[in-house]
Amino acid sequence: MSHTPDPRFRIRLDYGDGVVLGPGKAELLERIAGTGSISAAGREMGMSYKRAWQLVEALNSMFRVPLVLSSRGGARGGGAALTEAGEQVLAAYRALENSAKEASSQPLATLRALRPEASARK
Amino acid sequence: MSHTPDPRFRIRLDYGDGVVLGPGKAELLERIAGTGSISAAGREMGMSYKRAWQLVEALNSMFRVPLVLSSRGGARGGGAALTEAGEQVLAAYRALENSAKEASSQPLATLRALRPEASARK
DNA sequence: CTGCGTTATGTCTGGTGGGAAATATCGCAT
DNA sequence: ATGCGATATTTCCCACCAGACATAACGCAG
Repeated sequence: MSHTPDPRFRIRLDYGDGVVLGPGKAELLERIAGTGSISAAGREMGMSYKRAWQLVEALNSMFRVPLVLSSRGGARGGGAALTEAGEQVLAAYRALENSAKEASSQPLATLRALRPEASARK
Repeated sequence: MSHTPDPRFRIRLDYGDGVVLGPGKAELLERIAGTGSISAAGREMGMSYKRAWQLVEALNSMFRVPLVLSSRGGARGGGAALTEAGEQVLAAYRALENSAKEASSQPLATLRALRPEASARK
């Protein structure tokens, strides 16, 4: 029995100035696409609406075109959806994650041989 | 002239419980190997000795064997050096970075076509 | 046996990031 | 007209973190 189940990969693309695309924003995009709502997506991820909205704002301002379009009012109060660019960015990020993870299996095995994670009890 | 010079890759290996191996700890390991001193390495990276030491402590306790050995007193006051495991972990992380970056060039090109970074002025 | 530079560790404190909550606005349904 | 549910935005507040600072121990050089 190995105690080191699987180190999770976290890849962040860092353009300067705190402009970052990482797992959090990617998942948020995904859940917005799934729920059609910023607040619902945020709730699923256990974050406040404010934070979710701030992330969306960051996402929209870090590209030349917005990734999320939102609307107020209407039958169901409003909602949000990914633009085509949003879907493309999400897909590209996922593809990036996958190929990176695949390519890293060898060095990962080396690390695993070095026995990460002993106990880390506090 | 493209304004998007090069999104920097940041890869973190996340074992649960806040046990994380990322670019910061890797660079610290590298500089400890180079300087033979925790405080000197920390100074080079612009961090306090306390923080550098805390990172070393985290590194040492996240594997079964310590990655950094340190000694107090002596001619030059003391010092620190990487263990063999430390050098292996550092090498494995660097290899992982390299192969991941290489494998990601294609999705990265896709993203670049979507024109990241507009202005983001605050 | 004194001095020095480093490791090792604790305490205090200021800044900041994020949540909670309050408020406004929108557009359709009824 | 009125209500509803979601977006949008501000203000207040507090927990947490990181740095600054203090102190101790260490071991060799001289």
